Amino acid sequence: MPENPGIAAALVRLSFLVQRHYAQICAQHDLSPAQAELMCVLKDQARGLTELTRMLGVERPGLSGLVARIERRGLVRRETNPLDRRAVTVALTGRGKEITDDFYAEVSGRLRQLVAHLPADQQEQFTTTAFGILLAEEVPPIFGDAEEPGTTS
Amino acid sequence: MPENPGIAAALVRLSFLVQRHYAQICAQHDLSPAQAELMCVLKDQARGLTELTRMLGVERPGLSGLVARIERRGLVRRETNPLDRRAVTVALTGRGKEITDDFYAEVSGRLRQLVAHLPADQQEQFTTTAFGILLAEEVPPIFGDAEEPGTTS
DNA sequence: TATTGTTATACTCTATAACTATA
DNA sequence: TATAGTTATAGAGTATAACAATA
Repeated sequence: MPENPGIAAALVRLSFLVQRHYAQICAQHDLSPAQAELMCVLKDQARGLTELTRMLGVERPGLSGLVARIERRGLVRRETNPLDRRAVTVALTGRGKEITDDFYAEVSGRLRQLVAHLPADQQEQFTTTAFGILLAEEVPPIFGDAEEPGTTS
Repeated sequence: MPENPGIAAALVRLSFLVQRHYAQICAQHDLSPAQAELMCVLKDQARGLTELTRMLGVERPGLSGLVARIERRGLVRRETNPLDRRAVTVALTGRGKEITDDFYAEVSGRLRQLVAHLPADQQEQFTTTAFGILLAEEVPPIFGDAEEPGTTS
């Protein structure tokens, strides 16, 4: 029987655990999880609003408000496209970039600590399996490079 | 070097992926993620409010409102303890139990589908690693049995 | 007309502070 | 006094519906 009864509980609990750490680091940086997610998506490139609704999985009005709130804090900037004056692009400001880099590094460090007690080969196997799931689901690069895990270089 | 650069991104993205599926199934059952989480915790036993704040990681006032909203919908019931008249216990009603069982089964099924394309031994290895992380972090049984994964019976 | 965004509205979630009741 | 909960308040997140501007 290919059914694995424990894997669902493992996935759910692990996701809540990661979200809890994520949220805690957000709070330390005075960011909400949604704000942090947006900023991590913008970390390496500016994005259009429509593109962001797809990547973040939120509706337009929600994104509109989300951007407005961090724009008000000077962490993000709206840019208009002269070619299509309806379109809006969002980019991090200098200060937004700093905060995002800090946040990103801290989350990465915390999660690596989380698995630090596991043998290296088990970590690698786990990462490979996780990316196997993510690739099949076409999960957007919400966090980390768009590149693949194999790039351990 | 024991550093695994991809594992943090894997954990974050995977957690968002699971949360997305979880939230979608919540919506199908007309539940918010927080409500569903509470109900899954109550699935097999009633719990005290203080205990629930620890398990769910929320403050008392938040839990108070959360319970009030699903109580109003008849899915949950408050019970008082005659021995300590300050204490309150929360339990699922019959209808709450039905909905929770449905929800639980659907989430389990969906997540098993998510990994169905992976070979069985890779699924098992993944589950083992995940529980290794969860045990080390003492994550409460938010979803699934309090028992261990080895119980594949 | 179709698309891009924003505004209006309503509800849930969640934190802090202040309060009530019981121990 | 200390503990268990609730109420008050405020802000964030997010959905739907209605609107404005541009294509």
